Amino acid sequence: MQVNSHNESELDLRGHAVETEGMTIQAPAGRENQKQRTRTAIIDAAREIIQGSAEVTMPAVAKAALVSEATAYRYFPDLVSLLREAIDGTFPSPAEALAPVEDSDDAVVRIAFATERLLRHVQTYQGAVRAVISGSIVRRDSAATRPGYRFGLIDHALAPLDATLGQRNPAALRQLKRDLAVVVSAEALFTLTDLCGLSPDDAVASAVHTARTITAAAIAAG
Amino acid sequence: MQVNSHNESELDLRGHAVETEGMTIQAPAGRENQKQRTRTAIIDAAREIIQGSAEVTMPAVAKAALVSEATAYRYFPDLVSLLREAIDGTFPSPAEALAPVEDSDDAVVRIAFATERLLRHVQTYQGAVRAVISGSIVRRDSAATRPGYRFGLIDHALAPLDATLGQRNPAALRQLKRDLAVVVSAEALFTLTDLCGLSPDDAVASAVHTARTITAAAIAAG
DNA sequence: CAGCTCATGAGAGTTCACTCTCACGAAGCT
DNA sequence: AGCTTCGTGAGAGTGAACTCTCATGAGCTG
Repeated sequence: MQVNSHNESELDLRGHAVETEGMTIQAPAGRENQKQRTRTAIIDAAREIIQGSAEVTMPAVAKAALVSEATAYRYFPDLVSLLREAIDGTFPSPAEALAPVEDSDDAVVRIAFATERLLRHVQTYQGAVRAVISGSIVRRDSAATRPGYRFGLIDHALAPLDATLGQRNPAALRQLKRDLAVVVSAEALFTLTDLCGLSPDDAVASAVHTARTITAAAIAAG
Repeated sequence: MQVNSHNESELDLRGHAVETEGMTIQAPAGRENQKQRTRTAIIDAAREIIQGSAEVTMPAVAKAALVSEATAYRYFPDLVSLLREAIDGTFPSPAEALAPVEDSDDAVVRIAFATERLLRHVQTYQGAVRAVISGSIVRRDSAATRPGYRFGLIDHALAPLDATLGQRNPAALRQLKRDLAVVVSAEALFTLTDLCGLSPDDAVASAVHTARTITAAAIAAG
């Protein structure tokens, strides 16, 4: 995957006039296309660097994207926002991610799969995820809300419970989701590898075990 | 507990010769005392700033401690190390922290108490803890191992299980401790407040619930 | 074609985390 | 008392995260 987004030729940056309802309306012209391409180039460059396990800095991304640092900051308020978007683009949707277990109604099986999936993905993009967490954890003032990809996954994995536990005891289901938000997370992975000294595989296995336990307990108690 | 350690007067900085086994041996002299005092002053200043909820920077700490920034870096390799020590000093020992439940043999009760205790403490020193996590999560190369105060607490809280679950199924006990390491943590607190949008009280309550669930499940299964 | 708009680049400036060097001066030694 | 040791301060330097300003030039408009 190249750094510059050359899937469109240079010609595309010129605007085209479009006839609509008898009025001549300017289609998103060169300026818009240009902005789109610049933005894409920056994100692509960031993603490139992320995968290369090198340290991600704004100067490095800007240089790789062939834009000035000032321009990069025009499109993203800070490094964390940029990384967040770059990472987000690599995640499949919850439905896609959980496709292999879509036939199962067993919430425990589904959540185990979701946990493994998320943590392995985090592991792959470790450097960038660490940078995002590092930045988000100190400055929660500006709308630097973390993406919260985990929530979509958890909701989707627990969908079978909506009709059962969710009906009988909605508060319990909500609590279960909160419980899982702590475990099905990058923070959990890093806690297990960095502090507990586990190998990545062992860390994932441990988190999966925890997620299963919590879910099973909630179902049993619910 | 006071911030500055003025329990020793200025006079103590002069060294004293001590008679030992007929030989005149230099006691830790002025140089050593001086170093001790400098180190203490830096940590005290850091603790002062930590409690003031202001942002903790090395220049600020150095200024407050009345030393140059260079000196601060001579005593602590980086800001994170300094903050870690400053925070550590505010934690009671696990035995002290869990004194109110020392008579209980119920691991669930004990772990619930420990969780609440830790998370409330973290909440108090939020700024510093966030800074430490932020720093540790990106650079785990240098001996920047996190203090791991949680492990002592968890071990102590689960002590009653050593004779029961620990005998029957040591692997299960080890797994339980790993499970809890993820939940009884500053990271869990910040996940619940920052991402789930819970109030500090609700976040603590949620984590306590999770810890209880996990522990109870391990005991029941063990 | 002339003119205005606006994305971009260049570069200076600020703050902080560090690092390194040099010189001062007090503490300790003989 | 004189010499040495060494804790410390001062200050320069690097690199990164941002912020701001100004000039350029390409693109659209009349």
